[in-house]
Amino acid sequence: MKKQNIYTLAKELDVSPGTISKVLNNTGKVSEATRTRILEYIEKVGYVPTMSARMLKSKSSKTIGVIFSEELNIGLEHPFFSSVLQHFKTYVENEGYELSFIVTKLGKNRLSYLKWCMNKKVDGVYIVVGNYNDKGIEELIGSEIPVVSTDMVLKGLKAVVSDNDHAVKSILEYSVQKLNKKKIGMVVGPQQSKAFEQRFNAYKKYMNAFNLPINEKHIVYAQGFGFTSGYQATLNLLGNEDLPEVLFVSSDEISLGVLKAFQDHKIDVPNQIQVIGFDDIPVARYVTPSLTTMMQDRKILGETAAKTLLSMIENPDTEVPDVTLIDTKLIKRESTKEA
Amino acid sequence: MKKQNIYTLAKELDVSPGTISKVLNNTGKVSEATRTRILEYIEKVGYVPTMSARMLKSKSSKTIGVIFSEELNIGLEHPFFSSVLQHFKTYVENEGYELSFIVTKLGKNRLSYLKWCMNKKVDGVYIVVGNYNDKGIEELIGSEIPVVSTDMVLKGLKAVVSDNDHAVKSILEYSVQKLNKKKIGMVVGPQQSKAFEQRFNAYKKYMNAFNLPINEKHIVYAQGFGFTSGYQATLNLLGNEDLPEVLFVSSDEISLGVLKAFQDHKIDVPNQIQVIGFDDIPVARYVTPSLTTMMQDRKILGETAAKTLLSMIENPDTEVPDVTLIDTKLIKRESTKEA
DNA sequence: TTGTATGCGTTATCAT
DNA sequence: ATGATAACGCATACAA
Repeated sequence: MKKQNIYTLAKELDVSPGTISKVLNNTGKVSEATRTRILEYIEKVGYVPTMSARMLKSKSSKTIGVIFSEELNIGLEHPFFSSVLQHFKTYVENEGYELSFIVTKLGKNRLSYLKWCMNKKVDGVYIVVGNYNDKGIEELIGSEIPVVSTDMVLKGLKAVVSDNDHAVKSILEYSVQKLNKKKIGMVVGPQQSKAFEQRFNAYKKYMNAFNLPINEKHIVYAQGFGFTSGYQATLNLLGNEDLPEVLFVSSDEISLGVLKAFQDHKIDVPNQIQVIGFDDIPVARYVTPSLTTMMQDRKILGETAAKTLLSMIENPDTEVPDVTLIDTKLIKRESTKEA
Repeated sequence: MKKQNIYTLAKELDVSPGTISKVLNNTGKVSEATRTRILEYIEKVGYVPTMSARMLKSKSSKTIGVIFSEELNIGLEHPFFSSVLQHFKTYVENEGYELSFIVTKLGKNRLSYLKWCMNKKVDGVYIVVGNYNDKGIEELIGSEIPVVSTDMVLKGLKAVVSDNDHAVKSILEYSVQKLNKKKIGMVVGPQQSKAFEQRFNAYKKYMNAFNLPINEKHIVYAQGFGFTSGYQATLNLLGNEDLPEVLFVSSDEISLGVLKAFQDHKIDVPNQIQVIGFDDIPVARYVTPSLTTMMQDRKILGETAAKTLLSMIENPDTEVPDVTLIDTKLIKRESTKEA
């Protein structure tokens, strides 16, 4: 495969390199005749412009930087976020962009997100999950670079997140109206996560709004994001003499531990206690009992984030809302039983 | 943040741009004095060389292209491969490389893997999962670019895979020696996957070697990679009057469907039939009954693939074996019961 | 409408 | 040991 660039092509086509560049970029004036002639030739010989040269010259790289904080320590293994990322990826790739994971290490150099982005000339940044203690993120969203997130909500950052408030409201309504229960407890997730915080706040808010009795003993706290934390939290719940009738758990991952703890202690779900999770990760339907849960629409989340970011990149003038709320949907399975 | 490049630095340091380049690349002769002086200044002002310019000049981009075939239609959501990728990612990032997903679309152009790689000047390619029908992959491994895979095994392609043969042997030995059962059936996965093919072959080989009776009715075929296929296959198995005593399932994902089917038909696992999976995906321990399975070491797989690829990149002369086999380990849980 | 020249930030070859 | 200079492949302002 012999090398080809606009110069070699120019020679072969007997035009100037500049003209080729113009048709490549749809810029400047060039006659329809030469345009199609060039285009056809390019197609025929399979020429593709070298990105590095392009990047060097212009400021765009057709690349989107991805921040996927690994504080959860599982990164791509996270069943919820990796799915959202997958949908984001599919969408932007279809629009001709590609993804590049932002690392704070470039070759042997260590740099901030912002530096990395400037160095790589990314067109935008997608924060799949981020850490609020991360000063690098503040610096980044203070810059000119478009940033969108499906996790953090922060001033100056465009967020696309599930409507947690409304979701929790629905869960409580369902518990009262369909399950016919009023004693609703909660397994609260780590509050450093905005989503978990919102869910907890909504729980308190609507328990009050609906005049449901809040029993502090029926509220337990998961220390982490996973199975083990759910198991532990449930153990604390089991320390009480009475159980709530319905248990709302902040996330499915935590729910897995909850279910296992109940099972190990011969507590029958849903007959002794009903459990409602949040997320609808794939496993939710495979566990026993299968888990009733509030589905977050991972596809819509990823795609909306993608659309939002691309719009910010390509039409910098159009205003986009700071927060875009995505609807959730209750998926009814075996862990609840309608009265 | 004012722009900086080797010229501005050169001016400020009162040396020539060339000298700076030399210390940056540890090349050519430069006195220890100026070297440290330059290094310190660079550190102080936080200068980082522009990758695009570097790429334009040299052929390396410190980037590894990733092929993650989405034929399974879940991409990053795949619990096994995304985990292997995660470990690969962590390793290479630590070595100063970064990952970039290979797409067959660059901007508005459509190109082959090879073209994309040459255009991006990737240093190597990692095939997480690939498709054997993909002609682009053949072209790629026929090229000069180092390629490694944790899925496909193909001539000219370095593969890092689990030792399926030995794994299946262990499963059968365990069934006979610990479970004390001889009637061992199998749920066979789609044979377009090399791994599934190897597992099936090993099953037949060692059933014979151990003089165990093969009952064709106890061998059923899953049409796909997921839950549903496992469920369906199990239905076929249930059509027979007698069940095997132990059922070896080609993968955990398929096993989930198998377990559910048994549960729906009131077949008690492990008392009526024992089930052994393959992979040890995270869910395996959360389902009921929790799944005995042959663990694939995703961390070792990812890291070994990373090491292999980096070694090919950085020391092109050293020979690496075509296939590196990784040990697996049997994880005993509730779906089997030792006699 | 088309061609020419210059710069983007490096690396590498050659002088000095 | 250090400095000057020519590529690398493209975009673009300007000239023709």
